Amino acid sequence: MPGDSMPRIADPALPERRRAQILEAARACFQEHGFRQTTIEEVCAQARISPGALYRYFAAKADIVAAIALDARSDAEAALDRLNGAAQLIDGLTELAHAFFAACDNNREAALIGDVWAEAAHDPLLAKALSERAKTTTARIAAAINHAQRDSEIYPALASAEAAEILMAALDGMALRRAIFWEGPAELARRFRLLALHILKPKR
Amino acid sequence: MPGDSMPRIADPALPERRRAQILEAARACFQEHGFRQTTIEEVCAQARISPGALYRYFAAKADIVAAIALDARSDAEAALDRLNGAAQLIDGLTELAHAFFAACDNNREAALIGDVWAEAAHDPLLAKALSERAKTTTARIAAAINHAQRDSEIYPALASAEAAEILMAALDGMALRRAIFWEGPAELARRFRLLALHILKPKR
DNA sequence: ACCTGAACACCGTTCAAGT
DNA sequence: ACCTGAACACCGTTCAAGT
Repeated sequence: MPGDSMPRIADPALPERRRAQILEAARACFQEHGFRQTTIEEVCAQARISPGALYRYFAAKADIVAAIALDARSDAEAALDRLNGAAQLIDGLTELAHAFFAACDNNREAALIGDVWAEAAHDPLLAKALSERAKTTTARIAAAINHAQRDSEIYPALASAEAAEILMAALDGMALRRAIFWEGPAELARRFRLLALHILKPKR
Repeated sequence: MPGDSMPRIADPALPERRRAQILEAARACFQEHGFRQTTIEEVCAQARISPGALYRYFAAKADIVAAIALDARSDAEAALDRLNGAAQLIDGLTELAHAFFAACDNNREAALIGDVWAEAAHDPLLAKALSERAKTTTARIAAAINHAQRDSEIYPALASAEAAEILMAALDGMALRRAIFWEGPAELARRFRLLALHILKPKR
């Protein structure tokens, strides 16, 4: 009906904007002091919003780390895309690993990794989401391995799915250890390359 | 001086007993509900002790997980001892991995792993302690690899220290993923064996 | 010397009240 | 429809008082 009532929604884009605003503030705080040590009040101050408003967009503090964890898509996706184009599979994988390790370089984003795993261990929904993402990633890497095998760039020594799973597990393990033992991304990338070489046995 | 005064220490073994009592109770609680979700009050109830008494033996809740993490020595040490005796290095490593994965089988000890890493990322003392232990473990595995190389059981394809680091990182990564993605210990041990085979290239 | 348990401080979450 | 900020509930930690 024309000339009906007041607008039902003031700004349809607002909710998404608020969520982004909160996530950015939270990411900054968490990286600085860690998930547990950061208080909701600090996040609110950083985001210039009140607690009441924050809880309008996130049901709990844990949901905020979960959202951050799932947001780390973009970089990883981009690196995976480059992988499909890489003539040299090993080089592509090494670059992927290096990007992964370097992402948590100067800032303390590495510390967040542990928090996210810890959270996931007690939050089935986050666990499920991470699991899905891991499955996708592994599948894409397996596909790249298959591709390289068809081009006879590497020996078909191992089922590609299995090789991909092993590589991803090692990547996660190295990233975690990086957060605690403070090894450099370059050193870790070199080590990952060594691993990939031995698992995938490239010809020449 | 004889017939001096009251005994200065009622029972010299008491402190250690109390610590053990608290750690056992805490371990049970943490495995059941996770570190964060467990309250000090619950640990106290389980240990049949008051909060005040607990804080006489641990300065903070975080110190309790730290102690638990560092207590996981015994099993690992035993497995490492068996490793030095293993004629077949690969078999020994696989057994080590299987023991590691199976330790957190039915119970939810796996969930604790994430908590410990998260804690370590923000607790330099725990990080240091874990780092020391990792260094020792890696050195022992590297020694076992050297030994097997001298017996020409495996090809000297890779510096033993580097191979050991890669294997340990993968082990940690697989254990973590196990806590979230619920893969079986047997499957993971099989995958780890595959990895070890490719990294260490045994002869025959 | 060791313990108890009430009290304190802090922080995640809610909700009545505003616009 | 969206926000504020005071209030609530919960839990880690402390401490005065007991034995």
